[in-house]
Amino acid sequence: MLKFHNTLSGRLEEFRPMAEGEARLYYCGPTVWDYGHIGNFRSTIFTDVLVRYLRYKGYRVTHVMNITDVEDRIIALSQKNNVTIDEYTAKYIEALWEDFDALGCNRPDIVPRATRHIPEMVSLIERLEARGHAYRSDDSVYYRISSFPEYGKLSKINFAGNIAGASERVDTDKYDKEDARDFALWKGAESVDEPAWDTSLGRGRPGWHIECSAMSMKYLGETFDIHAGGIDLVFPHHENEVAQSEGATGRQFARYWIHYEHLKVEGESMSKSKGNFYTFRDVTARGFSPVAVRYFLFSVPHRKQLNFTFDALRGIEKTVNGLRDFRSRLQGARVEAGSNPQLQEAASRALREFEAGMDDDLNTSVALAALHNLAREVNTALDCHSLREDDKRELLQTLDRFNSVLNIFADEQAVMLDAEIQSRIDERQEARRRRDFARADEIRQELAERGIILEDTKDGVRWKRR
RNA sequence: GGCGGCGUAGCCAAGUGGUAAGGCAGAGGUCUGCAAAACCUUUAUUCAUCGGUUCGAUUCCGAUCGCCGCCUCCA
Repeated sequence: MLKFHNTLSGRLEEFRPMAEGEARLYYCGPTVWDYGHIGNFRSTIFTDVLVRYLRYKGYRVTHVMNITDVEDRIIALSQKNNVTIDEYTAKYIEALWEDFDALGCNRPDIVPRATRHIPEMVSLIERLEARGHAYRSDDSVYYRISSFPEYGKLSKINFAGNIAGASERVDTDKYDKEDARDFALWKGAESVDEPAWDTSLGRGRPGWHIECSAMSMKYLGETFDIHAGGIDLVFPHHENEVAQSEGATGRQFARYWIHYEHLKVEGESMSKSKGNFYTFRDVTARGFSPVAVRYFLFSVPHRKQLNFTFDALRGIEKTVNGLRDFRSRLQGARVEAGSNPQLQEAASRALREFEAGMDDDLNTSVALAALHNLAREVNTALDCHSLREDDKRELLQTLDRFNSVLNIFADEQAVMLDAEIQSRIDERQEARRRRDFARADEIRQELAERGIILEDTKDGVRWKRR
């Protein structure tokens, strides 16, 4: 039974989708201008794992991920560079997909962009106006928070308790608002710089929160199952989405809210000023593999802060290699016909433990422990030759099941060795038979330089790339 | 000032009212021409500190110290 911690209720809840066997999910994805840092990718990877696990459980999933491209910062930067928003964001979006693929994330089913949904936002704002949740001030439109008594139910924010200093900072808008908490739905052209859109609301551009309400409801319906995003988005972004969507429709918006905890770096909060703000590309430039980054970022349950250290990442690199070696050793094992009940049991137990962990609010730590325990048991069996044909098939299928969610085993298909390389291996074996170890080591060294690592085993020579 | 989270071995960490998962590193061993890989054994009488509740607490409560976050753009 799959359970999630729902931010809305603050409790662990069984996942019951609206439509049987179907899960509709919206992920508040990265902003384009600064998407690449590793903490951001933790959210993205966890969303990927979540979607994969839902599919593993048999749900048909619709995964919508937005790309925010109407945002003050983007607009300012594109103006500074004297290009259009699209021209400015194109290279970032391209880079985003490169990293996305490198990290083994399945691309979302739908990736709406704010710049393509201005009419949807405008009509949503008009619905809010019609229901009395919005008002105009000068040429802008604001949300009237006093008209939505449930405001604050997601973030549990207590406005009364906030200090004066905080509310002073809230109330910085130049134009008249009825209440300091009210936020902009539409910013009129007089109050913002170009670019702006000509709409029935006048010339201007949308506020920061309306895009997610408009786009999620367009693609997933007015009420949908899961809304995910980084914990920092709870307030005000997600709280405002609730107010906008439920204000306009009078219905519940998202039913389960999942928020991913942030990262610490070397025990400190990650920030540019501290100089510990790493992008995924910074990390791979230091020689770390994308799969290790993926594994590391999801290895701690999503509601826990993970302390990102390069020391730990070095360890993960070995962990991932060990797992990969284990799989290829199993794949290449020569076994006799038959089956070993102990291993059959080990395989099904591992799967049970994996699912029990994942079902519990995606406890990836528990799920990974199940995989490691299985690997140890099977390696032992491999050492003492108690593995049989049926077990091998069963175990490889089990690993595929794990991998359909975790995606940590590279798809290194049984690559045929070049005839040349194979002949080098044969030559080395011949040298070893002659006990000409100097020659044997020489050949091994040559192959190593070409990225082929040889391992001598009882059953002959095993090799792997890199 | 308000709200929330965390503090578990050298490191990354899971977890639970009933006696500490997993990974990395370390030590010893098996195997081995050497290496590599793998396996076996071993590594926290103890879960920040101090009190309290309990037959029993790392797990619940209170206090203290330390760290992180939100309340303002932010994954």
